[in-house]
Amino acid sequence: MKPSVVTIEPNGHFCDDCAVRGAAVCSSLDTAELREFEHLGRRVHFSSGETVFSEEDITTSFYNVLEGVMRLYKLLPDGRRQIVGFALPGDFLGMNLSGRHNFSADAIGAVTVCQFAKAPFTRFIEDRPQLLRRINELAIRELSQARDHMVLLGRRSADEKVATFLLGWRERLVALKGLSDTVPLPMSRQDIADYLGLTIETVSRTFTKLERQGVIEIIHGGISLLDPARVEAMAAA
Amino acid sequence: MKPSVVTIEPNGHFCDDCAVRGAAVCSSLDTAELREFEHLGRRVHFSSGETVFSEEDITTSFYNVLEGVMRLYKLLPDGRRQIVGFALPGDFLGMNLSGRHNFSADAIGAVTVCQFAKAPFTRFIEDRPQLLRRINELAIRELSQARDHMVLLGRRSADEKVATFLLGWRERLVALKGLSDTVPLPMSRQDIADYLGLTIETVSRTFTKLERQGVIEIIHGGISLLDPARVEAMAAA
DNA sequence: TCGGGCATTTGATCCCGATCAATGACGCCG
DNA sequence: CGGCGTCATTGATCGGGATCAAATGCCCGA
Repeated sequence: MKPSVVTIEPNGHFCDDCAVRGAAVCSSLDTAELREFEHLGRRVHFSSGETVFSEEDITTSFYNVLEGVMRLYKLLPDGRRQIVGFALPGDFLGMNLSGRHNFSADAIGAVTVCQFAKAPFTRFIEDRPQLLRRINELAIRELSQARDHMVLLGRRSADEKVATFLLGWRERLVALKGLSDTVPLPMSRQDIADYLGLTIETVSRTFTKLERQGVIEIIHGGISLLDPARVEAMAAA
Repeated sequence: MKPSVVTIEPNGHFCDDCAVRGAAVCSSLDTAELREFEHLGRRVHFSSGETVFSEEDITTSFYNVLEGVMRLYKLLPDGRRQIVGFALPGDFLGMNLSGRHNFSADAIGAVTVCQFAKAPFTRFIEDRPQLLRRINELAIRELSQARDHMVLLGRRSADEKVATFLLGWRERLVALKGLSDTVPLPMSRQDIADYLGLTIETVSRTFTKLERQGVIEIIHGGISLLDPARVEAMAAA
């Protein structure tokens, strides 16, 4: 899908009522710094399917996800796609060494980000080791997740992949919005397949199988976890 | 294999003649800082097959690889193994948020590392944003590599995996020791398989196939790249 | 020089997940 | 309300890579 209208809100003291304040990069800043920081970022809205940035694009901005879900992916020349992660509120995107993005990012449903122009942001970091430390923490956390995902992609069966995905996704939502056995899945089956290194058919079949076994229920826009323990057993191998 | 003897050299001004000085974390330090930094690290030798640290171990040290090759891997409860990377001189290991290592690291052949106790190292970083910035750069570089590897694990065929591995490994050795069409492979076929998400038989067969096609020659302890262009074509898909 | 142990190669067969193909279920817009 | 486009499900078949099995090569120590 092609990018369409991008809405940019007028800039204000919006950090105060920011939903991710405390979880995101900005959690490392004190009130005075935050006042200054605020002027660097602007809220930008993307609607479903819009591309926020593409792999190989020159990096002109960094992004802090405020609302919604994004798919982060890489394409092979022949069109095969690997989703390297889903971004949720609090995630910070765009860091790289090459000066170009090393993956693409699309909105899944409506998304709001806090966008920072690269140069002023980089300058701002210069003399804020706290912020740098926070960014480093986020990078290290992502690295750990990336390694876990490598294990999943390289060494787990289709059943294990799907079960692990459901639990991991739920875990992230729990951290964000609290516990619930209803797990919304805003991404398509194709997205899930491309995330797990499977085909859409295999994902669909595995969901159906889990439902027939009575461990999940497939509902509109997500699933209901009927028997979390059994899903965990499936994931553990 | 079990850890055996670990040799620790007496501490001296060894940074001066350190092979990785300039490439590693320490490249961010000036001469005065380096003098101080030097006292934090000690050279430690490991022999082939020894484990430097294990997943879930409490992190007590960080490591800077000076010489040799290490395999970094994660195990599933049932013994399946995914190698998440090979570490070469200049690589910095041990950063994590949980206080525990999130993968294991073994020596492949003789290895020398520069070992830093966690607490003093962390303290040293506190007021050296340069060093922190350098560590952050390394983390971001690794993250990018990790994402590339996800694409390989999730979306590439066995042939593509092997070809991509050979080229990538050669690339790293070129950066380290200069260009050569002879590519040493110190790791076992099993290691390669566990890195690529394949079995040892598939790796072996693919090597033989490449040799029969005349694009590589299998030599003792490595391969010779007879037709790099053709390997690249295979890797690109 | 011989033999035991390990890594690697090679061969035969199997099976999980891919592929090909069709149907079903929505949501949207006329 | 009906038709169409997209996404998901389900079924049938195929095939790449796994698994099982055996042979070969090679290092090293007696």
